[in-house]
Amino acid sequence: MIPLKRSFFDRKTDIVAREILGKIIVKKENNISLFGKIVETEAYLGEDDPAAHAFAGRTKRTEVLYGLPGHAYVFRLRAYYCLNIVAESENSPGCVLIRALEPLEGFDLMVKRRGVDKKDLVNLCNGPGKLCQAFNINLNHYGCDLTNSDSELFIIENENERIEIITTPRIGISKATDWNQRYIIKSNPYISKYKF
DNA sequence: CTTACGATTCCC
DNA sequence: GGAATCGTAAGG
Repeated sequence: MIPLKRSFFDRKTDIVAREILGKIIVKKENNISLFGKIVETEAYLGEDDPAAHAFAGRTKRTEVLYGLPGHAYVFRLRAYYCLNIVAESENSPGCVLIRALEPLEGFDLMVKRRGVDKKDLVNLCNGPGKLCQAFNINLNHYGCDLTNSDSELFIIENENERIEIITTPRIGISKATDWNQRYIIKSNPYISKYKF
């Protein structure tokens, strides 16, 4: 399992948000690992993006956004957590929100943590808060290096898969609602919800 | 210290 | 439609 290189994330945020679709998130647990394919993302473009946390500038919470790309930016939202990946070079605080995963391995643990029916696989990771609950991602993973296979959390390549990508406005925000910075894999049943 | 506020989810 | 829920940031 070779993780994606840091150079993959050292590009424009919207490019990273698009290119990371189809890649696989790995979460190492005590005895097993959880796997999930990234099927939906959103790009938050930095200090000039009214909807981005970095719009308010550098704070303790957004500090990691200003560091090297390829690290995890996790934040608390209401009763849940959200996972982002830092993009662009140092001092350029763009990030990609992971909004949905297609569960690949570790179903039992995900079902248990989410408290859903055993057959309801669609509802395990089809939302930014849901996937963090299923994968048990929290503030302990703030700053985690996702390009290092020794990390508890990292991202690997997914060979030879042809995917079609759709862009839509971002979801659940009140500013810059007309920016098409949401990226989803067309016809994938594990995305959160359509909104055009 | 106090207050306001969410890149959400679930239930009515 | 409305509530749960808690870390963060800003202001006194």
